[in-house]
Amino acid sequence: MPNSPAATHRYHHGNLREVLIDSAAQAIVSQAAEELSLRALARAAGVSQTAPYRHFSDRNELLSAVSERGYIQLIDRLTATIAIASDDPEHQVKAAAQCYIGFAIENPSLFKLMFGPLLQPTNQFPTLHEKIRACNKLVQSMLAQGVQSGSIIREDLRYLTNTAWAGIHGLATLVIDMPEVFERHIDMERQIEISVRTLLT
Amino acid sequence: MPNSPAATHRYHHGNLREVLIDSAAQAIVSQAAEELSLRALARAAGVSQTAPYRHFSDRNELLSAVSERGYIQLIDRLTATIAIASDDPEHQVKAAAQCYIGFAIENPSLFKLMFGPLLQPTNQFPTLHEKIRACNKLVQSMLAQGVQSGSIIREDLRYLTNTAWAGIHGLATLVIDMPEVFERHIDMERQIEISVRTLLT
DNA sequence: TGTACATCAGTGAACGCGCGTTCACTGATGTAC
DNA sequence: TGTACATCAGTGAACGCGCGTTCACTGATGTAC
Repeated sequence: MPNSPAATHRYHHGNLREVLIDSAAQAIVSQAAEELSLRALARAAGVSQTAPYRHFSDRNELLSAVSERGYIQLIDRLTATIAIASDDPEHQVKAAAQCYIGFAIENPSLFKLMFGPLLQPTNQFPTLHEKIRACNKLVQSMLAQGVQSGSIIREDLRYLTNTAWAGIHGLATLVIDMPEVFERHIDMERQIEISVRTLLT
Repeated sequence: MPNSPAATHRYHHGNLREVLIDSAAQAIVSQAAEELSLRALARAAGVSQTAPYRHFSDRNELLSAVSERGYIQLIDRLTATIAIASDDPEHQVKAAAQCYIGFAIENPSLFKLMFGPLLQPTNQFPTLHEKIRACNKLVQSMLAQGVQSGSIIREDLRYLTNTAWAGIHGLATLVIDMPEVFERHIDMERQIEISVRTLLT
């Protein structure tokens, strides 16, 4: 009986690394990343509290894997969203902004882990760094297209895309951190529409 | 000798509440608010670890006092900055944005405490709530003036000021949380100028 | 095909830490008469 | 002006907690011959 309950308690777990990341990703839905503990995650995986150290050199290395997975997810979603949207750059940016802000609302702690200071400086986690750069490139180039659809001095392009990114990122941040203060009587979809129109000049 | 060293160790501290807030405000310069501990602050004040409970019912109540003080400071700075700036609304907004972002850069942890989720829901701290509302009102009304200097449908005003606030807040957030990713080769003053011009349409 | 051995991925006990908070207490202060 | 007493603002010991990490270890797995 290879899959009887008893048989599932093998000495070698076989997939612990992935399970720990899964487990952390699930836990971060309802907790801040700072509150996750290796011990709790080990418990959840049904494994001794020191087992995680076979796969991660320390707590932050596990968190960086979680962040990385978050970036992969966000990149996927953004890519898909942009692909589906019409060719109109403003429409694309609006859809992407909704995607970005929606991601933040659904996964506030993960969003903060990804864009927060905990895992800085990033160069300690090369594969995470890669994903961050890829995500950035994607966001910047999409915004650049949107911005360029207006009539713009080229030299300012970087500053204009930063403006747009910060505008969208600021919305996400305010909504998840200060919902009481910021969200009152606001139709978020309308807010995004107006913001994007403004940001693209 | 009322001010000999020995005499300064009075049983009754006399000013403990304020000293604890001072001490926390100083500590938060180099630590996240979540990392501040009541015990450490008590130690810094030269007082037993339970003495703070005479003045604050718990940790968060002390932190709310720190946040409150931050708001007072930010409001003061913004008010002064706006008063000094010329009458041109765009110029005013630009100066205020520099002030806001400068505050965040100088006091990142305090900024996050003030605009972060730790002290939400705010209604547990009425005096803090007051300051938050005052700050908001100030920011919104200044931005509204700036936005109105363009030609705008009145109904959208709230959304447009939100757009502007989020744009500025997003810059502040990205700069303090992801300096490596965001700040490379950027002249922040120029960035602010361009952002403000864009945000005011 | 069988066996010796290296390596891998777990275990469990322990170290050392700091924290928030409660409790019963006491020294200092201020006030009513 | 002196005194009794209430109240205020401290103290120090203790509870109970969970954490990250290290250590020496062992059971399971895979590979070379």
